[in-house]
Amino acid sequence: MKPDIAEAKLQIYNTLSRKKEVFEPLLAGRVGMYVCGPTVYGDAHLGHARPAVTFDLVYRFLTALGYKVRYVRNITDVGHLENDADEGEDKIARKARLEQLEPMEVVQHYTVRYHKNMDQLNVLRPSIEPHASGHIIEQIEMIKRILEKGYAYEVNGSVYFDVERYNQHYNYGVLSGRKVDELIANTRELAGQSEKRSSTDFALWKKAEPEHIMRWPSPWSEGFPGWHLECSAMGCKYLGNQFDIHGGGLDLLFPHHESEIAQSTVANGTNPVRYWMHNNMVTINGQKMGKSLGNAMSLDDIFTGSHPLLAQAYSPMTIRFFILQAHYRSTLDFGNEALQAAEKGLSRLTEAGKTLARLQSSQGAQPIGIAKLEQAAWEAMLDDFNSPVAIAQLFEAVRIINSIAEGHLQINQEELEIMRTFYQDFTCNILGLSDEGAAGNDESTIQGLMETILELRQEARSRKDFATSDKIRDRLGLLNIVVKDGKEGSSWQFKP
RNA sequence: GGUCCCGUGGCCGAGGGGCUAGGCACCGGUCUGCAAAACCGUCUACAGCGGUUCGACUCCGCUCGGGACCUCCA
Repeated sequence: MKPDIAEAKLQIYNTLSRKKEVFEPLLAGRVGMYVCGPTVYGDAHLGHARPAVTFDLVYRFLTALGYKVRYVRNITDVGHLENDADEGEDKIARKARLEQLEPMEVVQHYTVRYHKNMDQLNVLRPSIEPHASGHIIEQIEMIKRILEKGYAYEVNGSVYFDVERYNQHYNYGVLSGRKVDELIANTRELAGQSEKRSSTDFALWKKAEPEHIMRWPSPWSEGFPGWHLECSAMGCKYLGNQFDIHGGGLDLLFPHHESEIAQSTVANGTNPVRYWMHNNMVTINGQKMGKSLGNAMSLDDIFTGSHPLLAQAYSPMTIRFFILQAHYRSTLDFGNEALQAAEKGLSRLTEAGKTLARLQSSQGAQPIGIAKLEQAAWEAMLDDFNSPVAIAQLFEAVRIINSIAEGHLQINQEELEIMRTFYQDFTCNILGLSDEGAAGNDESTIQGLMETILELRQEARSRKDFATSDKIRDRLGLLNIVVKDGKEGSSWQFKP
């Protein structure tokens, strides 16, 4: 049974405390959640899929529990600096220059493609998807407040956050566990003459060099905001000075999130976030993904199988299922064997759903214990979103469903209803797994065609004309349709 | 070099001081005209070495191996 949100003890691993904590929203029944979104200057890859799916799961589960969630995920379209802050080039500006486009053309192009990929993965759109470039004013206002409070300084039209001063009054390192002294000691002095007073300081505003094409006016110079600022400004604007959950990849922990905390704390006078959540990284065949390693693959590469490391194409739902089969705080390794296993497992799960739909209950059947499975699945999700354990419960249900369909087991009406609710809640609503078997086709037409074909084949079989029945099956096989003969007649599915 | 994380069976991946994770593969069986699917069953694990404990894969230490961030790339 679905837990009541007033009673449910949702445990979230909070990076701030490095342990699981009981989740208590600031406002009863409501959750404000901010997640760092993509920098749109290239196609989405696995490194984008993991946080998107992870926080989609969080979003869906909070919603399933009954929370009203305002989910904000930004689009970074100002670009991070390509090199170090001194001679850096904006990633988007660089791409625009190379492709001879207006920067916003680059942004638009990749935003559209990102949305397409996310839709394919069945990742729900956030409640608000703000663009950094649309919030320059808010960012400038925030810088002003930080300057007023004396935690930033201006040099030659650029503004830097004074980490050492901040650290005297607060703790720069609460989140990442770093110590400012050690950071300074461990940082090589940059070759060029830095405008920064300390290597740990970071830019709030950068004056644009003449060749820099992305620029906005500000009190200090024509330039652009520093790369940590947008999240602070937009999080505050849409979720308030303090909100419940901030998510992102583990790679953003430092310096990005650490600096967000520092900026917001000074500007708004309060610690901005109650629960920090970080998803772990993905590897490919045990190796980190990176352009320099030659194993970077876009989601489209994966969906079409057009990467040399891939043995075949993997559907978006396979990728989603694969991601959900691991806990979000573990590293996840993409390999062909593992992906093929996920593909088959997902197919089994999906097929069982169809079987469940036509299952009949038997009067007076002994209890099987479906409620216990459902309970275990909810508890797994309440325990820091443990989707792999929830999925394990679903597979238990799959085994039971198939046994009933085989006639090895009987189920009473009450348990059948629990089973249907359980399956629907978890597979569709919480895990967000959609049946993509017939995606893009006119399903009812295909259903009709298939019924006819299978009927003809059945007739051939009844007169022992196996040459014909096999021919039909083989031809369908060429169309990636698998025919399965059972006691109750034949069924079919698209080859996974 | 600094800080932190991890090392589970053929592959992926949960778990946690004594109690079946799960998926995929493999093997045997049931069913089937054949096949697929499904069901049943078998098998196999906690990197190594010490320590704590009645008992450790689970806690502690060391060693080996891998990874993350502090550079880049995303």
